[in-house]
Amino acid sequence: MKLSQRGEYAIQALLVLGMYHGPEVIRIKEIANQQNIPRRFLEQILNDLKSGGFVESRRGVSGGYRLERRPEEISLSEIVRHIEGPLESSDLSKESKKKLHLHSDEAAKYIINGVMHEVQTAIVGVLEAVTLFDLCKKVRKIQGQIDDQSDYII
Amino acid sequence: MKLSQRGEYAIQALLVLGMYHGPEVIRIKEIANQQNIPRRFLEQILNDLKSGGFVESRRGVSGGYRLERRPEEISLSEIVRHIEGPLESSDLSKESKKKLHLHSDEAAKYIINGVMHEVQTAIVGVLEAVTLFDLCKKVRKIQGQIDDQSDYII
DNA sequence: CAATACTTGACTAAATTGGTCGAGATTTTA
DNA sequence: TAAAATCTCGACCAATTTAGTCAAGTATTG
Repeated sequence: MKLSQRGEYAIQALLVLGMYHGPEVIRIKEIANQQNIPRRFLEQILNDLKSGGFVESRRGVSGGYRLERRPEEISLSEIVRHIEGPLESSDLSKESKKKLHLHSDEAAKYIINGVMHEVQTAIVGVLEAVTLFDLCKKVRKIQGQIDDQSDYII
Repeated sequence: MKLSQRGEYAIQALLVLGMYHGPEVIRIKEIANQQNIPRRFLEQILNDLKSGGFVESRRGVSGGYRLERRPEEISLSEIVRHIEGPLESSDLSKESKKKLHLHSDEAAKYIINGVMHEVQTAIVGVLEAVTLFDLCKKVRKIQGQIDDQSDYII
């Protein structure tokens, strides 16, 4: 599975909002600059994230965006699901039609679907377990390392 | 992760060849009919599978395709990798550049990449463990059920 | 040599992806 | 209250990918 550019940008943006999470709002321009994301494209994405209930916005001169929920309550699976579409497609084996009257192409599709469903479950398993907060922690950690170095250099 | 149509057709075709695996060859037309795959498109796919070393072909009047390797030696991960492209993208954390000199957008990308790499590992884990032979077994099983029923009906 | 089947490569229509843009609505502040 | 900054909404667009189609050719068999 590969993340689309859109998906990666979305997570990057949320990561920024997560890092500076608080009552204050952050301008789209800052996010775009810091993460090197095309501004106009980011507008679209943040709008999408807003309609998904991930961020809220304030208009006007001192406007911007902030997280609508706390970073530890936002899992990657939710983000990816919202931005890239459903992570799991229908599981035929659970669709009551239960293995009856299958032509051989249907049988093949049915079996393949079963495996792909296992794959999807595995994907969700990983993404479900990671929150935005976890990502923020990791970023702080590697940025902390850089700070330690600068201390030495100075 | 969703399989492309091309990918699903490829597995369906290999599944047919797996079911009838032997020294004999199967005509493209039969596979296309049985699995309801556009004939011309299937030609393309089988050609691709041939160049990937999954199937071999015989030309001429009694020509067709057969598996080049035994069904139990072909894992789904190989098939999907060949037909849909690489399952795992480069893992930045192993690219020696080791967390040094990261701008904040690079830091974010780096962290996201790490999680996505976990996801990819999970995907490969599932696909690696399933062989074409496993799929054939499952198809036989559900087709066996149908046969049992016909016995009752007759 | 005629019929059948794979081979190769070019072609195409439709969907998806990765953006861009203009005009408007809101809010702050001078 | 008007200017300036910022989000909002929907249309638009180019490049790529996906899902096929097609024609002309090569090989094999009866």
